[in-house]
Amino acid sequence: MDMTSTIQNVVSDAVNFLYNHTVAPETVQVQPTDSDFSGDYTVVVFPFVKAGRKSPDVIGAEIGAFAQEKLPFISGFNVIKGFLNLELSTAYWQAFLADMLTKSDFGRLPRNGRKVMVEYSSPNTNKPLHLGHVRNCLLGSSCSRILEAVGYEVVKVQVINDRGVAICKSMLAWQKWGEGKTPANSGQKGDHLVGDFYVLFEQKSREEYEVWQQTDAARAIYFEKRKPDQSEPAFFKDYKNKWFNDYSTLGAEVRQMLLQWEAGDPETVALWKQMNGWVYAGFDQTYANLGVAFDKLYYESDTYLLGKDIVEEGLGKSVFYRKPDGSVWVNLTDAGHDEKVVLRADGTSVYITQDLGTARMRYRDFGCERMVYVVADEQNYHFAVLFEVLKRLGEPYAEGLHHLSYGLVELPTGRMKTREGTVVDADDLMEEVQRIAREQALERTDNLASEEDLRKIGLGALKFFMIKVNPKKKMIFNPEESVDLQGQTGPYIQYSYVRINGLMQRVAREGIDLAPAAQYLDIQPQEKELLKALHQFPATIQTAANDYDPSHIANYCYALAKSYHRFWHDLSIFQAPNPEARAFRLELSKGVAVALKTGMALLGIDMPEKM
RNA sequence: GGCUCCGUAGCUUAAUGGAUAGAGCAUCUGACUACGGAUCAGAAGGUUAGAGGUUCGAGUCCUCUCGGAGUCACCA
Repeated sequence: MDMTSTIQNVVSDAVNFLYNHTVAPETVQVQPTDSDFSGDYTVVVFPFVKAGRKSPDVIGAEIGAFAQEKLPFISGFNVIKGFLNLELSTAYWQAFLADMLTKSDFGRLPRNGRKVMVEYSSPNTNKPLHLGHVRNCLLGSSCSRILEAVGYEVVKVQVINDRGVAICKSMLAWQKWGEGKTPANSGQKGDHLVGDFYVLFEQKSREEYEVWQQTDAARAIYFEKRKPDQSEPAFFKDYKNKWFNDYSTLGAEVRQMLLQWEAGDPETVALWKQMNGWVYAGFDQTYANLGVAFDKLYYESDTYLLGKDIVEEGLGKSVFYRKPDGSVWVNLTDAGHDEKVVLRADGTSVYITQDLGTARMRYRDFGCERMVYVVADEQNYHFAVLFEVLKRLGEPYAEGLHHLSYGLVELPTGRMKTREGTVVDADDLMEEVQRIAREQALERTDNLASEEDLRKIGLGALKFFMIKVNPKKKMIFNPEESVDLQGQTGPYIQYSYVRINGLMQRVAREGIDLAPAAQYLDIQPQEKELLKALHQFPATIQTAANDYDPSHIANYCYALAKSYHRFWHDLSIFQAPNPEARAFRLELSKGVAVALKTGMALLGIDMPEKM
């Protein structure tokens, strides 16, 4: 049993015994003692004041005495303003450190036999991955690792949006102006190549629109349909979609191509496969570089027709209803939402139909009782509706659905826009942070890092920067700050690990005996701080898993590294006053290294050997 | 306009309803001829947007106001 539960139980017993009052153990508030006070764990005694009918200080003292008598490892306590601070014995801390060092998987829980699916990344195949995908991937893969660490079997999936108008635009542009260009004959990464044709299409389309705006037909439409006082540019800006659908030659060609694709036209399908193939090869490279992976891919081209059977079923269960025109709806007004269409009058699917079908398909594929969707907060409403509908349909996994909603990544100049060329490309970004890490390393006279270590440092800076903030916060991405290597950063944490790595090499070189560590009695405040932090590691992982929030682990790692740097500065290790102290400090350092490496690995950040 | 989310130091941020709101950046001042200075110590910087309320206790919960964002498609 963990320390918090142990203390909760004894306090519950104490209140029952001393004041004849029943308190459920899990409601007892126990927290690590704030570093400004002496003690290791703190119990809040205010809730027992009424039952004890004495002052908080007296009650605290009575519960403290009871706990000290029942639990041999409590060596003392103090009560300050209604807070009972319990102190654990040196023997307890010694045993804790020795025990954690025997476990290579310290902090991780045993398998719980349960399955969870995590969906993340979910790119479109018409352009390369960008900064937004990077945040999504880091959150998704990190959450997967965290859930795995607390015992789940995790199935990582991505939905590939490989069909529709967007990819047809790239295909058409390539067909018209591509001149046979391929990744092989141009040396360009496939996803970038396809993305360039998408941009080219948009450019050609814009040109066509500008020419059209000068025609008599266009001017007639403007004068007929403009709102009062609406300028011509403003009108045509709003009119763009309508124009593309009704008048554009390129628009007609794209729609024709989409129809051919849907009809299974061999030539169109072959081109689609070829260009998507280029994109997948590019994505694989980016994912590998970023350190993320998937167990299963769902292609939208396979799933976009799913969900119609569920609509039929929902009609039978009266969850849905049919309007006179034949379209099918769900009324969620009693849940605070609107009415939503789930099937068009012509019987074709909409976005949510597909998601209903995909959810059930995934459950059949893997039987996960929980499913996590890592999707930006623009889609909060969509997922609220989706989950509500699945609940009403009585799907067995409906209670285990979670939308891991995160804030969009914006630049200091505002939202990224493809059209304005302000999109930060994922590949460029990763290359840039590594370049800066290398540059900074070369400025140091004692540069010891290998190429591989420099890669870890650069990516460590980027990943930590993105994952240290609460996912739901909108993020302003400042490229300069993202590659900071000092302060609250990935490299700061890596540096503490590298320091320990250096110590261990010397231990091995000089054959230093660590056995006397167990005889060390005079634990210093800086050492206690580290022990207390290590003690909290398992609970921190659990909290991160409960909240689907990797930033808890990032903050933990930073705090632990900070404590370690202070310890390093304040206390000599090899010049320790005696062999017991030296051995203990080395063992403690080993423990810190284990927690840091495990914690950072949960964030997808590797530790360099030297830097 | 309806619904949802957000507002903490100049900037970026932390804080299961608990103690004196904790860090980093930037600014200023310092640090051992000792294990690696990508480090450490210190100074300064806060009416937690504002006003009420609940509570022994509120940055956190409730109500209102102000400011910002997202969303309200038979798009995905």
